[in-house]
Amino acid sequence: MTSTATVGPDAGETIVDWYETAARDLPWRRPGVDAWAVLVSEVMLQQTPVARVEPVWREWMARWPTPGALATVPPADVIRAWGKLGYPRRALRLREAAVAVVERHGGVVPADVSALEALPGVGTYTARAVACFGYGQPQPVVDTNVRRVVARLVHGRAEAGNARAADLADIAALTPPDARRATRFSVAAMELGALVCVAGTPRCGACPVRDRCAWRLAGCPPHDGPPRRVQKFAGTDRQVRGRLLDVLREAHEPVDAAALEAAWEDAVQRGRCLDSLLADGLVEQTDDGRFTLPT
DNA sequence: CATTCGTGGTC
DNA sequence: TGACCAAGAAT
Repeated sequence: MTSTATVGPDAGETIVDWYETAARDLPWRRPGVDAWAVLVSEVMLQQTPVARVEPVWREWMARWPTPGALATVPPADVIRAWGKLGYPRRALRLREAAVAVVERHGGVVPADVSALEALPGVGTYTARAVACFGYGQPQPVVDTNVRRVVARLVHGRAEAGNARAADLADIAALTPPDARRATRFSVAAMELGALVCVAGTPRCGACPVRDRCAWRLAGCPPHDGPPRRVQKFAGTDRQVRGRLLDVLREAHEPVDAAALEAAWEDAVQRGRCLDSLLADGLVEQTDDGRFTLPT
């Protein structure tokens, strides 16, 4: 027997070395950036490209440099400052997380993964990202980029499936044993997926572990499973909600129902979406029946 | 476990 | 032009 080319921690070491030379200089990765700043960046980055997050993150950190600063701000200010990043419930939850940090943790973002996961808007990924990037803990961090890297490098598949509990074990098997390197590896694996092992056409020529990649060794087989269907947007409630909120972000005093009619023709869908925005706490109704961002 | 939740850039 | 996609969480 010659060798069973099982991909292991040596691949992780190689990816860390690659990261040291290839990493982007992102503002939330700079030295001195605290866990609060990391938390804000991570929530903004949920399903949102880096280029769009950068300017908004800078503005937020200047305005609200601590959880305590954000916790006292009315939701309307937070929703407006969120701008058009999308999924504005994230803005609301981030503010609620700030309140929780003040109430439960004395204004200091907790370093414990369980305590982080208990914060509004913070799930498995974000909790570990804050513990790892914000506090330097050697936590496994699995996002969509990492799942794609593991799918190809380890499992020889073109695409990652849905997130599973086993993802954490998969990435742990690649992680360098040294704690400092393990911490670096968590960012490095994400960066590899973001820059090289991308969803579209991967740049295998630039990949530091291309000679060990199970997918390449198998001849880059195409994705076999059912094609994951892309989300529609035009005509959906998401678009309508976006339109309605857009009107309210621009208006600096409550608007009447007539002003919202311009946002979307279909009265049934418009009404349903307005109700859902009210239910989400993204919109508030005044005593005289007009609508506004929550004060 | 599948859906829902924004927005805009890219190929 | 339009499908595809971008550091997920909540339900």
